[in-house]
Amino acid sequence: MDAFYASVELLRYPQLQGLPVVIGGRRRRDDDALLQDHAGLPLAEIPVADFPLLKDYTGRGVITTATYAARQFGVGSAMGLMKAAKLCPQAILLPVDFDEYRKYSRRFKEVITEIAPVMEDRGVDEVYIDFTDVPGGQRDGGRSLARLIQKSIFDATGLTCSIGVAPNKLIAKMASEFNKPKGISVVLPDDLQALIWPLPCRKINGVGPKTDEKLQAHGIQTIGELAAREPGWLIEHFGRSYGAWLHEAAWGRDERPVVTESEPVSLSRETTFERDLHAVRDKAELGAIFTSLCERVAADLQRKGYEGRTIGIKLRYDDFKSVTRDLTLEHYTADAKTLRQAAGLCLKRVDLSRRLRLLGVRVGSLRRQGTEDVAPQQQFAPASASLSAMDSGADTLPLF
DNA sequence: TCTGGGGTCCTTTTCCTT
DNA sequence: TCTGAAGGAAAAGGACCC
Repeated sequence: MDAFYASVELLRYPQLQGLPVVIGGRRRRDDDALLQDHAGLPLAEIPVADFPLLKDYTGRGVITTATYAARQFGVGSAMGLMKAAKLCPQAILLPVDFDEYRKYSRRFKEVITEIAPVMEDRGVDEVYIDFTDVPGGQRDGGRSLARLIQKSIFDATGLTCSIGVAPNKLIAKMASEFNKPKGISVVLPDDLQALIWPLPCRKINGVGPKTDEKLQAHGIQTIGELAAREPGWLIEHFGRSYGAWLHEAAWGRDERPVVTESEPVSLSRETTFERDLHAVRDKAELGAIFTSLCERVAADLQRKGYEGRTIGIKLRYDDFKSVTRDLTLEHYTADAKTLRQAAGLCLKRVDLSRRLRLLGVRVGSLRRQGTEDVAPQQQFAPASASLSAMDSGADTLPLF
């Protein structure tokens, strides 16, 4: 099976590439007005001069993406804005505009499915495509079809993209990074040693900073060095499942199909406060945020037509340590008050003496709304909590 | 001056019941 | 009544990705 992996550089405005531009940060008051002024303008034509400089930004937030000109200064995705401002104070700071990105995301995916219908959605700016059955898909090793897709996306959106073509998703994803920002790379099975093995392990989709650090501690830097290790050794050090997977990945083996449809597993909303808050001192403010998160999750559920029965909270303390608590109800719900009540019970099980920087509300065990109310299979008496039963006690005042 | 928000998947721990 | 094993479900945490 041959797979395309197409990575679309949705956030990297082509016309801005010569300028140091950083996108990210928390939404500020002026941002909505500025974005409103430019509503309807193609991303690339937004007059950047209207936006502030990175050095004038105060507050929390990270970089979502940056132009290549900005990256020259060492700034990049996920970096704190205050740190980035030290490295590149003259960069222009654009606010994130997810509504706009979603529009472009839909458009470029429509363009692709018209050409190659077997497409897996991997987020706002990336997809996998199985072009095995696309007419002409095999011509020139897939380059013809890749070029057609690139051109069609550019014509429809003005955005450029990189495409990797390979026998499976794992290699296609790596190949798509060979020729950024708008290249096409074809990797054949025989290219494994020459093109893949010299790369650092971190380039494998699924090897993150933790695993990479551990691999390096064992003297493994490149994918080739990883491939040279015995599967048994990898399993011993990285676990049965992950160790075996590492070995397969290093040898370029990946059997995962391109998945065109999937159901959501959970749905959540979370927010980082502008300043750390305390459960007692900032009780009113926290309470309002908490309720609003529950209402937003409920609205999301209803809008998308789902309901769930595992309600959870997440909080992050001022030292950046996170904890989660959750609670499974007997019945599915998409109701804000019910969520709020269950989440409130979860809150009682965490340490609230320390200052908080983030609060989140999550609903899991989703099913489509309107599904017949068949109780989840339960061999024994339900271990899950009954809201009404817990509610009967005196200790039920919401904490916030 | 640190470090967003929305997800998925996996492993380990805990709890419950027989 | 206590004890312990076994196994499932739920809870908690962590790694990773876009």
